[in-house]
Amino acid sequence: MAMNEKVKQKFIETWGAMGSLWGINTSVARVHALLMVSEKPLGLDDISEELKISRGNASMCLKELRNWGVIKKARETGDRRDFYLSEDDVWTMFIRIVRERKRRELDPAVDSVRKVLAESKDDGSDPKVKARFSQMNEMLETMNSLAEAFLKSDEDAKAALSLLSNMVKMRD
Amino acid sequence: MAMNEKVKQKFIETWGAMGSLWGINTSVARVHALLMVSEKPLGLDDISEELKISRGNASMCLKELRNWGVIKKARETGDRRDFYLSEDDVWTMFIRIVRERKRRELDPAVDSVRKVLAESKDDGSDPKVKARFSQMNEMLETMNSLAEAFLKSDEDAKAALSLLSNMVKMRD
DNA sequence: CAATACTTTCAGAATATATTGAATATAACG
DNA sequence: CGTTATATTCAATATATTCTGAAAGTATTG
Repeated sequence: MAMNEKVKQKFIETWGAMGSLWGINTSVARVHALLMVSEKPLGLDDISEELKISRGNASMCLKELRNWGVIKKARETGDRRDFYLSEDDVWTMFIRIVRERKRRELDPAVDSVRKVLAESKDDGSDPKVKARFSQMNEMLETMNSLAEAFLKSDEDAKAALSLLSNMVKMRD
Repeated sequence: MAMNEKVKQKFIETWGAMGSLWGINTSVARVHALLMVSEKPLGLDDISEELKISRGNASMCLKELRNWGVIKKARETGDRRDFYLSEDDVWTMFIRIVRERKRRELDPAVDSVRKVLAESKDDGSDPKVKARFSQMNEMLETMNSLAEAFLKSDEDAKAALSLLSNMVKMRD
């Protein structure tokens, strides 16, 4: 019991710290971790109590996790409360997180550089600056195509990852 | 002239915003952008003036960029000041940024999960929690191997990226 | 459709991160 | 080796992010 709690706690804090390194709010990551190791679906109060965060904060974290697509709502008959479950497959989870990060981090950058490049096309501005923009654009477009191909579906992504992983293992 | 300045400014602010999305300090990214489009090496004062940031801050930003390995120091004879130049190849730059992010974001996570997993090996704690830890560990180790294989050298990484990129282009 | 049981929102407070600039360190020069 | 020119550090301050909790919103029940 005590041991269970200790390792569970460690899992939650480890995942929280990882989230923080990855630009994900620590509370969001802790809520996610709690749901990942929970035997049964948890409600807002369970989460708020267990992690010692306000109900308001817990609600925001759940909203965020729903946006990431890594948790599921599960209502029980005769109960008005919402309960939440974590997506079960770690790889699916990983891919969804990468997909959401692409949407937040790469897409706006691609858009922004595309736009400035188009605007400055024939305006006689410094060739070095234009060349830089053009290189940036090419790089971002390449990364974008790669990411889109890889992330097309959860299944494709899992297959690609497994293939790459085996290629790497093989070489050793 | 005015046009040059405008597009240059836009490049700097675009790169700054991208950096911010990617968890890189905005000032660091702006200094990097300025060096990328500069015709000649720039000193601390040039940077501080042009970007309207303090000399102290500029110094910290340059230190950070040196850590990322994306700028070079270039001293001129008869001048005590340090001047800086940006790495010229966008792909090399990209790969170095990814390498540094791996070091900061993935490596500590891998370490941390490895450690807790080893500690809880035979302690009779909740199997579901242990299973989660084990899955996390497997995923992180896989990503780590992939990243290490990919990032081994700038050249290998560029080759792999080019290969992948062509594979994706081919399919369309 | 009013009462109830919950969830969400959001202004203000708490916390964390980034920036400044004066003090300190370092290195080149004569 | 002292002087000078420059770079770096870091305590104080400014800014941005996260969290709280009470108020507003939404669904379900009888």
